[in-house]
Amino acid sequence: MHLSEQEIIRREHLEELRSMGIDPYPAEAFVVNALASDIKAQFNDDAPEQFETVAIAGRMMVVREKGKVTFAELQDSSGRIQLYISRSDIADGENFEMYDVVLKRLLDFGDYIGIKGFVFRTRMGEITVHVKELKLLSKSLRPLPMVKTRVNEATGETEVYDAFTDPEQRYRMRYVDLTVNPQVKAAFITRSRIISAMRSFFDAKGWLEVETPILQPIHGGAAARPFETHHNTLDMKLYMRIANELYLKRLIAGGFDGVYEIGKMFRNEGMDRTHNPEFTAMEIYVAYKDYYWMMEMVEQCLEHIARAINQDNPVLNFGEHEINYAGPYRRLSMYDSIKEYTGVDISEMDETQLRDLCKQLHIDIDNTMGRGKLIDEIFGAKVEKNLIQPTYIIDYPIEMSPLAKKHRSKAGLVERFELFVSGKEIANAYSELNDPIDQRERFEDQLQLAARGDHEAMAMDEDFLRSLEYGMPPTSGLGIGIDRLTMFMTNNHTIQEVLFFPQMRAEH
RNA sequence: GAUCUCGUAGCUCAGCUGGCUAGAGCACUUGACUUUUAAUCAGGGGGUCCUGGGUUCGAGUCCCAGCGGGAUCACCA
Repeated sequence: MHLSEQEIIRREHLEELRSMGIDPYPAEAFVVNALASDIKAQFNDDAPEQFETVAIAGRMMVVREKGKVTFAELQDSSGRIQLYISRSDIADGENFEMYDVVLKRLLDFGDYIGIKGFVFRTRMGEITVHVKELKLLSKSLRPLPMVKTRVNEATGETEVYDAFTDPEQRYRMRYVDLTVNPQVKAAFITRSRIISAMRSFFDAKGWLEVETPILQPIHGGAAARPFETHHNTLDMKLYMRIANELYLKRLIAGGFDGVYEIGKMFRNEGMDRTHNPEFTAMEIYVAYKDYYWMMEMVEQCLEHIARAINQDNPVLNFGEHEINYAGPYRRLSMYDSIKEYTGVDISEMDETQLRDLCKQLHIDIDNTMGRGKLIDEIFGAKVEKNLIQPTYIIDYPIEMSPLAKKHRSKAGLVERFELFVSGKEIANAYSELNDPIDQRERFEDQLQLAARGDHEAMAMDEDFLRSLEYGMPPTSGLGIGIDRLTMFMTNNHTIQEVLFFPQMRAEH
């Protein structure tokens, strides 16, 4: 094992501490009674006795030695607070070893320490803990990146020096990234609060959070290539789920009014800034509802989430845009949206006319594409990127949506919407197809597509059809990509920034 | 999977048309300093220049291959 000079020095410090009788990894708990951020927020110069005996713990991140007194910064889960340590305060009588040897030489930047002391304000105005006791809680054997910040007095902005920025290292060693980059940590905290706000919104409606199989004998509910695996006892091929839609609908058929699941989906496909092989989806199904009802529910839910993470303000920044999550959102049919951005009315066009239009618009197509796919290509090329504020695109061609109910009044379309924000899809919903005979025909159409070589076509799921034959109430269902939603709501532009551990190649 | 691009100290980076012992700041280390805050001051140490070949008197630098990252594209309703 190759060690750098600094790693060797830290291991020597560790041994020296042991030889002094100081356990670098003590077992007993260190009882904490305050957080750095709370002390800073609540300290009152007129009532300093409130923080007469604080006990805090965290990493020692910056050390400024100044003779017989040392200033350090302690970083706990909430942030940083300055420590003031004087030689005589932590001495054992006339024995100054704790200061001269342990603090000045053997403790390193990044070590976990616990301290007890009282809070005061230095003459430079910084709220600081005056240390009376100091204990090593865990030794750090590798030097963290030394990220320094300074407030520019002219602009008032915080400037960062020697930032830890290399994406490869940040993603491979997320623990380091989280330790030294507070803005990274903040995004993950927001992610957790987004999910929590969504869950509490659904729970308040009385809908039930459920879990359905990740290992599935038939991969259904979406069009994507699955990961395959094998169960030894059953000697059976299984797939990691690409979607959970068909299982959740079985539960609606079983009599629940509303069920939802937040969980990982797995798709064996390419990776880029908006795709990771495993990602988190929320799917919800509510009985006796249609897609119009669902649009209102989504507006309320997203506004609730945005307010929950942004001081009750539904307007969030994303790049150069301010996105307003307060409803109602604009509703635009697929055909009208294409008319709006191309000037062409395609509602009466057949496949041949659509092909001509694609050529005219310089959109790449191939011969396998049917009418629905051609419309989707036009939409993707000409419309999608313009949908900045939350916008519902509604009423899709039937060929693209084998699980959605036929439109109640528009032939050839289904009752489906997708929600777009900042030019990207973040939600997809239907009035669910509950007619088992229609559903069987749709599956059969998919089988024909598969026979023609479409590897994205859905497989026949006889057990799902059986559940519809027993009867499923009219239902509306919705899926939301949690990772993408988090990207938009935390102003991050790659999925890697909202996944703790994005997929990467093996390191060696 | 394709194309472009990057890989130098713990971190952030410089290193010219190939040419002295590969550099800087921070970090580390030794010393000074009892209210500092990118602390300061004086000294010192630290390198698989991603890996493997090749060209050359000489390669961090040029060429080839590989590994890893990023970007764009393809794929992903």
